[in-house]
Amino acid sequence: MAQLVSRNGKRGRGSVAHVPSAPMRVAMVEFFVSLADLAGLPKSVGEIYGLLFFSEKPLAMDEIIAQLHLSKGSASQGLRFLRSSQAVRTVCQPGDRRDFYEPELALRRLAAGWLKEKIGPRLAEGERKLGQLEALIRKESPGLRRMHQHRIGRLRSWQKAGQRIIPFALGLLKG
Amino acid sequence: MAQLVSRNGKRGRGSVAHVPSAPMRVAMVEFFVSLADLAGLPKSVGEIYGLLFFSEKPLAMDEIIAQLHLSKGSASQGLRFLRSSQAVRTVCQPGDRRDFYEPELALRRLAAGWLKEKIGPRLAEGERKLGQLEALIRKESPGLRRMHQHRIGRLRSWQKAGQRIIPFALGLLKG
DNA sequence: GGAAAGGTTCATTATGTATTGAACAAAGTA
DNA sequence: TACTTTGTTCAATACATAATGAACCTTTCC
Repeated sequence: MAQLVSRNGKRGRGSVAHVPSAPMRVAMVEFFVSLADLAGLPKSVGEIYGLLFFSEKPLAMDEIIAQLHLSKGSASQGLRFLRSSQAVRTVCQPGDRRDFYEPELALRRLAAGWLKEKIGPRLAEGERKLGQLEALIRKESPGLRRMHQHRIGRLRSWQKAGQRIIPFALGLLKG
Repeated sequence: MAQLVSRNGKRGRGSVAHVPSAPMRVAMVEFFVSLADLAGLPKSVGEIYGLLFFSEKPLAMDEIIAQLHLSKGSASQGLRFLRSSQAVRTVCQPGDRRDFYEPELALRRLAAGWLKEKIGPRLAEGERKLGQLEALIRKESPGLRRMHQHRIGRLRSWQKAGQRIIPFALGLLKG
């Protein structure tokens, strides 16, 4: 427990020099929470990433838990997700058993992962379903078939548009 | 009630010539359900739009309810939403009090509405929050401030990238 | 070995959102 | 006017997903 005190600089003279002010922390966490929400990710994931993004130095899980008031389970799972998405990196610190986390600042890679994991499968699924529809159409009466072909054509052009957006978006983030 | 029979051609010789086959209906509804899910809209909205998209002729609410097995409430609210997004149009039919619905096929307009309503506000909100963060940063110690400025710079470039995607996406759908 | 810290798992609980259906309003119809 | 059809509203319910926290490994340290 003496260790607990020396391990991280949080104690002593009540100094918290390297910790952003409370309103700052709130604002930055909020920012990423709304981003997470947009991306369809759990709030806790946004909170954790937000906290790390503005933290001067890597944080350990127990520090994250303390600052965000979340449960061990949420923190563990949230970090697992962020790790698997390569949104955070694990770093070691000499003389400390804990894992410390650092945000991946090159958000491009992060976005690429998100697009690939979340959007890519959707597009593939859409493709598959369009194929299904086209197969079914062939068995229809000529009148119906004509109309359905036309409408499916519309969907096809959408599908293509969607597919072109991905590389474009990635290009934007490169600059 | 004699009216009920003559009103729509569903009765008589068990003919259902203008109604797509059941597997077709399933496939098309599924397609739009997954699209709705992607867009963060309720499943029922996707179902309704999907049904209309492949229907040869406009459908009334009670027909939609019958084919999709959903409640009056869901149908009413779903149609209200689709109307407000201009994803469907209301059409009248002589000698029938009911409102009939037709899909808006120019999906571009639909997407434009979605981007404007769902994505636009997010970007605006992000802008606001970034401003907030920048204001808070100025009160920080020089060391922290430098780092935060750098990181916020990253977010700014993201924000810009996001804003540029909208017109690009709309352009794609135009062609 | 025993104790404690660090971390994960997962059944339970909480929370937010969609759906339901009954009550209600409006507008014909007889 | 009484009755039916059409459609909306909204409180109650169902459902899906996230958060919780206790039980449980694993590793380190004495």
